[in-house]
Amino acid sequence: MKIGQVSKKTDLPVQTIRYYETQNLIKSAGRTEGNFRVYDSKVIDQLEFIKHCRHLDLSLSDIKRINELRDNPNAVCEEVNELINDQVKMVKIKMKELRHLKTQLEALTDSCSNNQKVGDCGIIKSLQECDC
Amino acid sequence: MKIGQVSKKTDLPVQTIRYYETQNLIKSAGRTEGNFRVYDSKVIDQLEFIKHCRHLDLSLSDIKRINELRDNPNAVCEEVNELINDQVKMVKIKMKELRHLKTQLEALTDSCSNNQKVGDCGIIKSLQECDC
DNA sequence: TTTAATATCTATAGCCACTATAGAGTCAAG
DNA sequence: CTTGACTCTATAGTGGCTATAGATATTAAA
Repeated sequence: MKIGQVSKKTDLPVQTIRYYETQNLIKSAGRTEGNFRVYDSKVIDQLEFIKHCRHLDLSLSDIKRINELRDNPNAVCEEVNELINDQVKMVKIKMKELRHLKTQLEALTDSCSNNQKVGDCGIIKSLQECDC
Repeated sequence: MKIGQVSKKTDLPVQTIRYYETQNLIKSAGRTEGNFRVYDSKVIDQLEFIKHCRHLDLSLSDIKRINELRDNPNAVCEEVNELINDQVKMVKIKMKELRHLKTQLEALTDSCSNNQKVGDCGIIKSLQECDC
């Protein structure tokens, strides 16, 4: 199987698959005479795994670490658990930030009374004042 | 006033101030004989304005646009309002994504029953299955 | 006055996870 | 035998900084 076919099956851009190779997340089975990458079907599962992890916003280095642990089934599960918990923490922090952001932005839009002229715009006035 | 003093007053790294200059968000009033940037006090307000906007996660190009409109007080307010509304929309989308993420990640941690061994780890098993 | 410390300068590279481009080579169908 | 689709490598760009190296400038202490 060549890279284009892998791309179609996984719905990942060809470039991305090559990029994952440079990051040592996957390996091709070898090359053709013409230097084209050849893959066996195993890579589809690997890429789907990566996709799933990326969907959870795990970093490529986290994914790499999880892969290393997967290859070593006697390893202790704790590290994977910590990794996911850290991710949950990060997501919670980001959500909190966004909630704050939303509040501030909505206050801004409320301060625009459609005055038409920028010189009278409540938004710009508000941006000039500091409420941090 | 030299850049170090501006940095202290605004609590922005010197590098960042220079970076904002390369992006045409601010200008120095000129240079000393020794080629050091010189600023007048106006720049403090400008940087505080930028800080405030960045705090709202507005992009530097958005900030630049707002500045252009500010310099032209007869411009129509609508564009600023749209810009902020778009930002609110983006924030809402991101929040939605994060809520989804959080749900999935928390389901994952629940599936780790502290089995100790990676080979039995519910998290890794779950990551292998696709529930998209 | 010398010297040492501090501040500033430019230019460049790194971060992350891709994405896009250029230019060259490979391969299959008509 | 040519056309077009595919693949290859290498490189640059994205955003908003941050960090570094190496040079120059200024200030304070000895």
